[in-house]
Amino acid sequence: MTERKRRKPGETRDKLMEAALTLVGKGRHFASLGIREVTRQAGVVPTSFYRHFRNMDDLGLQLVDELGLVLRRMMRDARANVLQAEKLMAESVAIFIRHVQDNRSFFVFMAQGLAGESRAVQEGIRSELRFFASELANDLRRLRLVDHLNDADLDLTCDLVVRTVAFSLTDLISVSADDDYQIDQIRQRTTRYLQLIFVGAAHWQAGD
Amino acid sequence: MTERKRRKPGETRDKLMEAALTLVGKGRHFASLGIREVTRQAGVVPTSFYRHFRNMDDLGLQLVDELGLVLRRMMRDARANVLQAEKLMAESVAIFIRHVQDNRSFFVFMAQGLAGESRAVQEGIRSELRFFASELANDLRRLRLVDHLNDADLDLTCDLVVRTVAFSLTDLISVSADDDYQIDQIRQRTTRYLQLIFVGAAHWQAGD
DNA sequence: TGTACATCAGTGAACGCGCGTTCACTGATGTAC
DNA sequence: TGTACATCAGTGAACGCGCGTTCACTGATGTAC
Repeated sequence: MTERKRRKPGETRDKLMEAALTLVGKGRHFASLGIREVTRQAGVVPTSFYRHFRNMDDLGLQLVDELGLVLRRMMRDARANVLQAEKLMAESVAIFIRHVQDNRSFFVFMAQGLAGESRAVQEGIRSELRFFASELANDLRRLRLVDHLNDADLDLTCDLVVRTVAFSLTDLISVSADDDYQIDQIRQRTTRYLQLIFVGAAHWQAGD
Repeated sequence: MTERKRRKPGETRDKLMEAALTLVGKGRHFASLGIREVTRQAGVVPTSFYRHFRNMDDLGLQLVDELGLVLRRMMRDARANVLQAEKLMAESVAIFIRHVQDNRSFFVFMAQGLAGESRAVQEGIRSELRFFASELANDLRRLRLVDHLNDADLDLTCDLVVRTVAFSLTDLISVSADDDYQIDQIRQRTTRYLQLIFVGAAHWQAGD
């Protein structure tokens, strides 16, 4: 009846990572999760954990890798769908929020990890954000919307944009996942933050 | 020899809160702290904990209250020492960073709590940040540096400033407390973010 | 193609330990009269 | 001012439980010849 042993390779590993994310999505903090708790959620015997991870930090690190994929998917989505330059910010923020809703646990994990217990996870997430900011800078350079900015100032601007969007995760976390009104408020407000930043960038004098 | 029992009122309570902060300062996440661990660090018997707190969440909430005092002290310090309008941002950021260095654990706790496990702590910290932003708006109104902004846009700007400064906590956390070079880099970069935001505010057109 | 063997990913039992919490206690401080 | 009593904040022993981790095991899959 209960078929066990060797289904697809990596299946249990995925189940464990999903289980951790599920618990995070339910409001738990990653730092407080235990091995037995995660295996219980995954429907797997505690010993199985060690077949795939050395400890919870290790699992966290592998979650960061998957987080990278989620972010890249989001970037691709934005590149494909942000068509009009004058709506660039509003559309980008809308896409961001849609991806957060579709991958809520991942983004909660990311928000937690920025000030989390594991240095390695912390650094991994920071590195993902840096990468994201540098890709954004490349896109903006390509679109030639900010030609008067030198590279350093463009990087500065993009860093600030990414930070601002990342911080709005804490707003999204604090409201219910299906509270459309509140989420729309956050969307509008985040868009305005970005507009304010780009007005600043448009009038920025190098070497201030 | 070992004097116990009733020193000053609230002494053990303070020791417990300090102990929790100490552990947070050592790299632990608040969500993963246990009651026995905190009492051990405080040099107190586990049962004592319940004389002052119902559970760790309760302790966290009381830490948020103290955090509020720390932030108000910082605000007072900034008001007393930011003398020249044109250096307003650089000086404010410098004061912020000094206070973070003097109360590192508190600010780490704050950064953790924004995406922490306890909803109540999360909301408490968000409320402190909102208060801080509104006070900043009052100051700027008083200084008449941003007269062309209506109230809503000034609030928006101040929120963004507070968020930007708060996010730089994650940078400060990630470097060693005595790495003066890196801390100075963060200080300069944060100052530039704020300058960029205020250039934006200076050229902001209401109703964009 | 078949056979022998190694590897891999699952299992269940067991370990010792630290956890949160309860309890009855003690003695110092505060309060009423 | 003195006395009786209540309250408060500390103590140590004890509880049952869930934790992380080790171990020997099993059987399916992959690999060499």
